[in-house]
Amino acid sequence: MTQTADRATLPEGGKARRVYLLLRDEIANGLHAENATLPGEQRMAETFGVSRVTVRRALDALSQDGLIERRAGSGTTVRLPPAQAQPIAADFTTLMPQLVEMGQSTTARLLSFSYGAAPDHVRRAMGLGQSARVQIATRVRSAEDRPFSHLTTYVPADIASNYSEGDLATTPLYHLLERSGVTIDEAEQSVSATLASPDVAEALGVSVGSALMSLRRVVRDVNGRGVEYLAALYRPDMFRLDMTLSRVGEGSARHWRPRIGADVPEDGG
Amino acid sequence: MTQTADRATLPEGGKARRVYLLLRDEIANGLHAENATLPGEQRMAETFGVSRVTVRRALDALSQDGLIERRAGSGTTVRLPPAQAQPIAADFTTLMPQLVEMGQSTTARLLSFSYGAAPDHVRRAMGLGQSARVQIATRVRSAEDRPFSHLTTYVPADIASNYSEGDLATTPLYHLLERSGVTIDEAEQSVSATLASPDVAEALGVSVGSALMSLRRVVRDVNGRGVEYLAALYRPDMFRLDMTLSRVGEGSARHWRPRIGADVPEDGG
DNA sequence: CTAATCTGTATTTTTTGTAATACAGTTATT
DNA sequence: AATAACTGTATTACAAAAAATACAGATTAG
Repeated sequence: MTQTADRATLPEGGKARRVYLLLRDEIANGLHAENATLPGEQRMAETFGVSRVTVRRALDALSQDGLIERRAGSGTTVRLPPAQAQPIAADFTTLMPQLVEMGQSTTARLLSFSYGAAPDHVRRAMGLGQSARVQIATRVRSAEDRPFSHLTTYVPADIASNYSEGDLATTPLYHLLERSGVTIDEAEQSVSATLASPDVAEALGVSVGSALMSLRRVVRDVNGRGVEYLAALYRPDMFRLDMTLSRVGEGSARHWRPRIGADVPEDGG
Repeated sequence: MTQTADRATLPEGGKARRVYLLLRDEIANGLHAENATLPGEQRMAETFGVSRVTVRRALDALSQDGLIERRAGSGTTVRLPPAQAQPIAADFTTLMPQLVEMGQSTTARLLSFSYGAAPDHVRRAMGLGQSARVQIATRVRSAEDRPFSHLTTYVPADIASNYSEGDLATTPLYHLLERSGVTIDEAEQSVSATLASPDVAEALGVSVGSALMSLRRVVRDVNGRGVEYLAALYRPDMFRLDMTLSRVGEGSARHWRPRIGADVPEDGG
């Protein structure tokens, strides 16, 4: 999960590609230390449940990516690429991506924009009525022209009508909402993981079937009304949710408390 | 992502299975509302880049799982299974899974246990010396006999020697550490996503190549010394990280602050 | 030196996926 | 009621991918 794009030339949905993705993931996650020798091709073929030829094709691709080095007789060793791009870190406690630290800036591209009925699960989560109309916007956010997140937001139509399509590209959504007279009170969010479907995969420049981090967030106003529903997908190699906790209290009351991050500009991505 | 195990009888690494996993994921994530009709088989074949026969095989499996209902002429509709098990929710701010609420209890099974040299990235993260020896334990945690997390912990050998292998099964690790004279000060954690490798997939009862949530945590004592490194993998259909934030402050200083969860017993899983 | 283990290469066989075609059920339109 | 345009169903012949097998060259451990 290190390369900007999947430059391997393996058949899109084939087994070799699947093995390639798994191995690349393992290497990126530090499961195989640098300069460590991987298990032999025969061994790998058994663990992955494929033939040696298939493993071999995957290794060919990894080798081409510069992630491994193979020497006949001695084996295959892991070689981390010289310039591994650091993933963008977002502070889970403040919803703020730490972009300034790395001198990075992000741009958003609008994929689709429409008004319509809210999907069932969105309605339920936001506490909207059966026939509630919402603005649905899908954007892809990139850092240095490398896309890292796929965002779909649902905003009740009456609120969304207070800002323009152009505002979305320039101003953080929370500012737009608060400018629209909404008093934001709280947000519930939950993180999980999912597979990249064809459309998302294309938008994010990853292989279909690769792992993505998913985040759902419901933002409510002081009346408990849902004012925004966010369904976000992130490339795990380019984005991370971080959090620091402190151990406080004494004796049996000792427990964890989140440490609030430093102040950095807000951002919706 | 609803079934306990992948009961589909599709060739393990085949394309049909890949499509099956993707569609199941989409349905589980609410991307297709209940009773919504899916795109036609021909259409799906195009979006997934496979033949219609392959899509058909995937749909056969979904149908067998009871996730969809097909009617010639009208199309294929989504049917959520009657008893969808609620995922376990863990509070990210307190590191406490909310198990009590749902009357659930977890059990841990030890997969491997050893002492040895720490892998490179673990050493770096914990700030240990080149030749530091650590205790490495891999456990699978289950709720009601359904495995949901795969945990690997690294603890410096001198600390780990203060408790027994049996203690690990019964007592939360933080209590063991603090009983060993360690004063825990802070923890850094980060969340991401990854693919299920064959060994993890087997332990968690999922398909190889399905999406997993991954969590890395480094726990430090008051001297900044790493006392625990946790690499955890979670089934996204059975586990979720939740967090509630409050919007506080006035004007331009308005920002988010995490809301601390209710008090529930601690747990390492 | 020898044996074991590794990657590299080539060939054949088997499995899997694809494409094409015809058919049948449903729905909306004419 | 007929029809057109969708849907899923089924079977076929064909192409592509993967598996199985065998063996050659490189390297390391004993």
